[in-house]
Amino acid sequence: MDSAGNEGRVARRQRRNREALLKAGHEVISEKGIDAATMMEIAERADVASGTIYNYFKSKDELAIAVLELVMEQLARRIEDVTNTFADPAQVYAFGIRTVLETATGDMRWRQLLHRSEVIADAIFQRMGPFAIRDVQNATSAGRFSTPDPDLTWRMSCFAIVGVSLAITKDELPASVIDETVVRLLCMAGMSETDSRELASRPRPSLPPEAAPNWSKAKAR
Amino acid sequence: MDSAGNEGRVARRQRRNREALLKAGHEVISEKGIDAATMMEIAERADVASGTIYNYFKSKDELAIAVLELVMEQLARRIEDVTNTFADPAQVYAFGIRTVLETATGDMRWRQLLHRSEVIADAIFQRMGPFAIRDVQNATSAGRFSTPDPDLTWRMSCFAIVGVSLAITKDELPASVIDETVVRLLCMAGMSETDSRELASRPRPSLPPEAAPNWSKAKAR
DNA sequence: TCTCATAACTGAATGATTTTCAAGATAGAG
DNA sequence: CTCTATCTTGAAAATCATTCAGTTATGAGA
Repeated sequence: MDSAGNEGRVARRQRRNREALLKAGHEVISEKGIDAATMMEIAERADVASGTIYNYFKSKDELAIAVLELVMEQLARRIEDVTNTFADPAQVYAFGIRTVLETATGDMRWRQLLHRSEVIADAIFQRMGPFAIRDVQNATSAGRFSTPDPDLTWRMSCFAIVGVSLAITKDELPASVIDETVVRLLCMAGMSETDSRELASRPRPSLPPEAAPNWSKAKAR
Repeated sequence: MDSAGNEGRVARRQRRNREALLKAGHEVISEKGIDAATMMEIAERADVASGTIYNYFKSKDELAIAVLELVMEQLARRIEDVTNTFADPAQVYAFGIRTVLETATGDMRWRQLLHRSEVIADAIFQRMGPFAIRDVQNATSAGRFSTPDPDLTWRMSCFAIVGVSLAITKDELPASVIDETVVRLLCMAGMSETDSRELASRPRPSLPPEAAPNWSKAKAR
């Protein structure tokens, strides 16, 4: 193989296969949920043999995790594109958690993902963490939040968000609790009830439309 | 069959079977986790045929849910026994969430249960909810908390507790974060940072030892 | 006490899936 | 052009949850 930057046919095929598997995995998992998705169907849609999946992912769970992490990264990037003009870091954080809640409950493709809570919560924690934790730190420096452990606060928030989203999709709670959920999470980050409520009720810009997903960003596992 | 209060042999055997299944289910699930537990092993330990389980529980998941809900109810009762002398309802709540965190991370039998977060979080929510929500309401009336939706706050807390417990058992966080977790959950319930920290640091009585579990309290599903 | 209908129990068979692996391609270095 | 290392294939193995036809036990009525 060309030891210079040039990519051989094998490497090209591998990249194609990995991307096709992530795309197919996303489709099938979004339609049926992680548990009901079968490796056979994913393989067929990616146009590879079922055994080939295991050259790319150690198990079904790892494939699912890779898919969810990509989805999260893409949402994080869309949020970042809107919020990088906000002056108040607390507002960036509030916009982020609200957007995750609204996407998780509103986008049909997300609903199925919630049923394996620890997987989706972990993906949110890991992939949106760098942004979210930075925002919490900035907001704490600015005196808006007061939490000594932004990592812990963010981890708790991820699970709480998934829990509320799950309840909304199961119609155990109305979608209108999203407002109060944001308020409570701001309180958890150390903001006063009054400030939280004011911040949560500010007008918000809308999220830009979803770009065509780029499946090649997946990390090897 | 005796139509008076007297119980026939059939009813007696059914009660024995149900209890044996719950006990066996608890053992096996605690040792291996919900997913790795097999119906065969549970049936063997309960000394019934595998098919018999389905006379008592519609599916493996329902059996697991019944087991977890019983475990939660028993813990709730032990907490209640200690806290019913507390004067401050906020302190009752704080003691409850701390106890769940410590039990979930300290008791080896709990560690396996955390891996199906939505199941355990739901069991906590359902079975400890009556107590917890009452405490939050009392604390709000007493001016210690301020949350307009105790149900939502409790639901968020359950998922956050499971998330933190999971991270501790995976050694992603030290057990010492339990203190700060309690503080953050009190903030979420609407208490100020200062008050939360004071409340979380108060000395606590110890939980009474675990009584022999009573497997007959299970509800039919 | 005997008989019979009903309900519960049994465990082998079913069916659905993930994962493995031996055999067959394929690329690209020499 | 050849050879080897690597990837792909798809059939077979392995694992379970769940079903169900056949067996057994119970207790009401005669």
